[in-house]
Amino acid sequence: MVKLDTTQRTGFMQYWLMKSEPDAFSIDDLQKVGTEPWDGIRNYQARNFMRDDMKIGDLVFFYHSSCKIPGIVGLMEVASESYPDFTAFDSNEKYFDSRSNPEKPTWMMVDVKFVQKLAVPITLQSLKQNPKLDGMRLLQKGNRLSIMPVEKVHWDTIMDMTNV
DNA sequence: GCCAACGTTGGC
DNA sequence: GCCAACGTTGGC
Repeated sequence: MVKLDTTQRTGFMQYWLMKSEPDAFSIDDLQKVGTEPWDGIRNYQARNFMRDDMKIGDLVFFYHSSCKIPGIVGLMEVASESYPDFTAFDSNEKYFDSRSNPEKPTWMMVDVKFVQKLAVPITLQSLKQNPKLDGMRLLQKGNRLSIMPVEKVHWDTIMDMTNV
């Protein structure tokens, strides 16, 4: 695999991590479709990150959670401004929320675009074992946020771990 | 399947 | 506004 040099990107950008259960939506699913709305977020903190802070071009770690080997499995980028999560409006949808409506949407989302699948996933276990990642939000006890910012120093450390 | 940790709800 | 009860997340 050719290592992606994310330091070559220009302009101000932020780094993120987004979790998904691979049974529901995996890095392979994203690779197939290319771009996908990140729907179903029903947590205010996570929504606020998408609504207020994400910018097109921001880079994102794709993290597989609640599975056999949790960890970072790929890279993607933010591909849209935030817009209403329409799955909240449909009573047939799993993440229907009667409080949200098109006139006054409660829940927002962004589109994400596939960038790269890692040849070897970076497991949660290996993240925990890297002392340079002490203090990373993902690794903090009790953290359940499914969308969170990643500090540049942590991003760079993890990108270095993708060297095979 | 278990359970710790957290966010949300709703009675008061 | 407090806080107990409940539901969910997510590692193990």
